[in-house]
Amino acid sequence: MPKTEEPTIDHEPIAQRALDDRQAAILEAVVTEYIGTAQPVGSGHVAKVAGVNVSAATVRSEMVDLEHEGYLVQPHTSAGRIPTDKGYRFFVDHLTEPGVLGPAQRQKVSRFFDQVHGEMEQMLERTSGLLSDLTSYAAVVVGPTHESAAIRSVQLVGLGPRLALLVVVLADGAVEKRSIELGDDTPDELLAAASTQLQLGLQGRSLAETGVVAKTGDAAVDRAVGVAHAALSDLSSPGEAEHVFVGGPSRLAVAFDAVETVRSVLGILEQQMVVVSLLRDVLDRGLSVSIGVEHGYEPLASCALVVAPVSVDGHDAGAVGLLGPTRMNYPQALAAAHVVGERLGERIGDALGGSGSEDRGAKRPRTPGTKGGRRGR
Amino acid sequence: MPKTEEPTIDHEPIAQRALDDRQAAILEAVVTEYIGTAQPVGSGHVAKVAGVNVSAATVRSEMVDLEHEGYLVQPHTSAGRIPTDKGYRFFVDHLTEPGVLGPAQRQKVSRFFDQVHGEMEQMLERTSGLLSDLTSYAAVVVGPTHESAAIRSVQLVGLGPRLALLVVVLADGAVEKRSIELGDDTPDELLAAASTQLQLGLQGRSLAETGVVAKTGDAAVDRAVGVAHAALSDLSSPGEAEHVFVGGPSRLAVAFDAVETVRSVLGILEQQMVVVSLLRDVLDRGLSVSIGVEHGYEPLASCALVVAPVSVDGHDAGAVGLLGPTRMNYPQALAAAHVVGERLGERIGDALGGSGSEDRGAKRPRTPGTKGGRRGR
DNA sequence: GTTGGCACTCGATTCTACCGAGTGCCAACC
DNA sequence: GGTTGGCACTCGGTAGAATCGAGTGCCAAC
Repeated sequence: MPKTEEPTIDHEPIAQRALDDRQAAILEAVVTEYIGTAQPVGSGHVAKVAGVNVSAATVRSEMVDLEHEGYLVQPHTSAGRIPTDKGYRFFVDHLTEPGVLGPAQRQKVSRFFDQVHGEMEQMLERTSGLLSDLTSYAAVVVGPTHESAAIRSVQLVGLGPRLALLVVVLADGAVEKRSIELGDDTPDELLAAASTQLQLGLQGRSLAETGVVAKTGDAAVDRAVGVAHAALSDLSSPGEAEHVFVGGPSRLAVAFDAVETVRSVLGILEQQMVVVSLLRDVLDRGLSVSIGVEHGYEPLASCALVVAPVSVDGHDAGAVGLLGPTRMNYPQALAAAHVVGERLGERIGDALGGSGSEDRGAKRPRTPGTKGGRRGR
Repeated sequence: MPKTEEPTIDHEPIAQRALDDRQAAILEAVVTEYIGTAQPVGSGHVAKVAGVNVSAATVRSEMVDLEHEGYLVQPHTSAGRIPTDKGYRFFVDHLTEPGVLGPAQRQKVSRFFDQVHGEMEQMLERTSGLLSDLTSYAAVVVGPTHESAAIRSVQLVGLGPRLALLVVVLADGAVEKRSIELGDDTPDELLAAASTQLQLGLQGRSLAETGVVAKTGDAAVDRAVGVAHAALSDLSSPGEAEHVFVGGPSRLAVAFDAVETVRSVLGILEQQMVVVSLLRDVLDRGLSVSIGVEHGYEPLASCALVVAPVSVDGHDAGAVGLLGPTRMNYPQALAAAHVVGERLGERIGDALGGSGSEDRGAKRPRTPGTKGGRRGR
C-alpha cells in the first residue's frame, strides 16, 4: 500500500507516516461510530460503512496497522477498537469539515443575538448558556481583558467618613471599582477635586499604563489622588480582571458516567485562572481543539476542549469554549463555537458603536478557512 | 419517658406525638450512624451506642414504632433502618446542638476574614469558597439586595457617538450600570449636565423609589435624563440585581454517587433565581434547615439545605447556604453556616464603616439561641 | 416491660456456564 | 502482490445457582 515511502524522517517517534485514503476512511468510520455509540467499534461495522468498500478482514488488517501507529486501541483482546487522542486529533485535523448548525440551532443563535441586551457580564453569562444549550456540553466564555481599554471616566465616591469607592469606566463599557481608605474625614469637595484631577490625568490611557498624575497644590487632594492611583494599578493586576462564565456544568454529568470524572472536571472549572489560561494556551498554539492530555491537566485527560476566539474589529476580545468528552461531536461543537464566537464579537462591536478603538470600523472578514485547526493537504 | 401528655392536638396527621427519651436516643443513634456510614443501621449497632442501654431486641421493637410514625424506613425487609426526612427533621430540631467548629476550621475562618479584601462580589465569591472548603459541601452565598440602598452617585459616561453608560453607586458600595442609547450625537457637556441633574434628583433615594427628577430648561438634557431615569428603574427590577455565588459545586459529585442526582442538583444551582428564592423561603419560614422535599423542588429531594442569614446592623443583607445530601453532617454545617454568615455580616458592616444607614452603629447582639431552627421544649 | 433465642428473609457476593461479538491467522482467490 | 471468506480462539458480559450474613419479627422466659 502507498505508505508514502519517504526515508522515515521520524521527527516524531512513529508518528506522522501519513495515512492512506483507506486507512483514513476506516479511522473516520471508527471515530464517527464511537462518538455515536460510545461502544468499541468492530471491523464488521466499519466494513458496512459507505466509503469503505472492503471486507471486514481487510479492515481488520488495516486496523492492526492503525493500532500500531497509535490511532486506535483495543480495550481488550477480542473487542472492537476505540480512537486514541491521536486518532481524534487526526480526525479533527483532516477528516472533518467544521460542520454547519442545523436550522433550528441557527435560529436559536440568531434569536439570541437579536434579543440579548444588558451589560457585558450579563451578555457573556447568557452566551455561555446559549453555547451549552446548542451543544449539550459545558461551555465557557471569557470576556475581553480590560488592560488595554482606554479609561473613559474616573470618579471617587464617598461611602463613609473615611471610605471611598474608586469607580473607573472603560471604553469597552466595563466598570471597575475598588474601595479605598482615606486618612481622615474627607469632605465631598475634596473627593470631587481629586476625581477631577484623576480624570484629567488618566482619561484616554489604559489601565495597564496609568503613568503619573500631576499634582495639584492642595496636599490633602494630592494624598487622595495618590491612594486612588495606587488602587488603580492594583486593578490591572493579573487574574483580578478576567471573568469566566461557565454555562451548563450539569451537562458534564451526562457526558461522563464516572462520577469521579465529573468531580475532577468540575474541580477544574472552579479554578477560573486555570480555565482562562487553558483557553488562551490553545488559541496561542493556533488551534481550535485540544484533546485529552494535549493540554497539561490530567483531570481533563478524558476531555476535549473546543475553542473559538472572540474578536472585535480584529482585536482579541476573549474566547468561547466547549468542554466535553474526547468522544464529543467535533463538527457540531466547532460550528457552534465559531458561530457564537463570531457573533459575540460582532455584538460587542455593535454595542460599542464601532468607535471602540483606533481601528477603522472595517469588520474583519470572516475566515472560515482556518477553522478546524491546522487543516492539511 | 416524659411523653408530655398534651391532649394530642394533632395539627399534623399522625405526626407530633412526641418521642419519648428512649425513642429519641435511638433515632439519634440511627441518624448519627447513617450520616457516618451511609449504610442502613441495624438494631445491633444501635444497642451498642452509649446512651441506649437496652438490648437489640428492645431497640427493634422501638424501631418498629418509629417506622410506623414515619421517622425511619427499611429499604427492604431484613435490612437496617434509614432515617426519613421527618427523622432528620426531628434530629435537627430536637437532638442536635448547633455544634462548634474545630480549632482548625475556626482558624481558617478567622484568617479568611482577616485577609479578605476587595470588592463585595469578590468577597462573596470567596466566602462561598470558604464555606465549601470548611464543610465539603456545595455552598451558596447571596449578597444583599440593593433595592433599599441609598444612591450615592449617578453618572452618565459617554462610550460612543450615541451610546452612554449609566453608572450608579450605592451606599453599600455596589455599582450598577446599564448602557443606554441616546438619540443623536450627544456631546459630553450634555451628559455632564444630565448627570448633575440626575445626581441632584436621586442622591439619597433608593433604587426602589426613584420618584421624579426635576426638569431643567434644556429639552435635550431633559430627554437624556428621561432615558437614564427609565433605565434606572429597570435596574431595580427583580431578578436582575441579585447575584448568587456558588462555591464548590464539585463537592456534589462526592456527596452523591448517582450521577443523575448530581446532574439534576447542578441543574438547580444553575438557576440563580431558584436558588435565591429557595434560601429566602427557608429563612422566611424561620428555619435554618430544609430537608428533602420540604422545599418544593423534586430534583432536590435527596438534598438538605442549611441556611444562615447575613445581616448588617440588623438589616437583611443576604444569606449563606450549604447544600448537601440529606444525610449531611448537620451540626457541623449549621455551625459553619452561622459562623460564616455572622462574620460576613460584620465584615460587610466594617467595610461600610458602620455608617451604612439610619441605624446607629450598635452591633446587633449575637443570638445563638435561635440557631437550630425551631428549637423546642 | 425486657431479653435471649430462633427461624426466616433477602440483598450482596461468588461461582459457573454460556453466549456472541470480535479478533488473528491462513489458505484460496483474483 | 493485495483481498477475501473461513475458522478457531478470546474474553467481557449476562444469567442462574449457591452461599453468606446482617438483620428482622416473633415468642417464650425472665
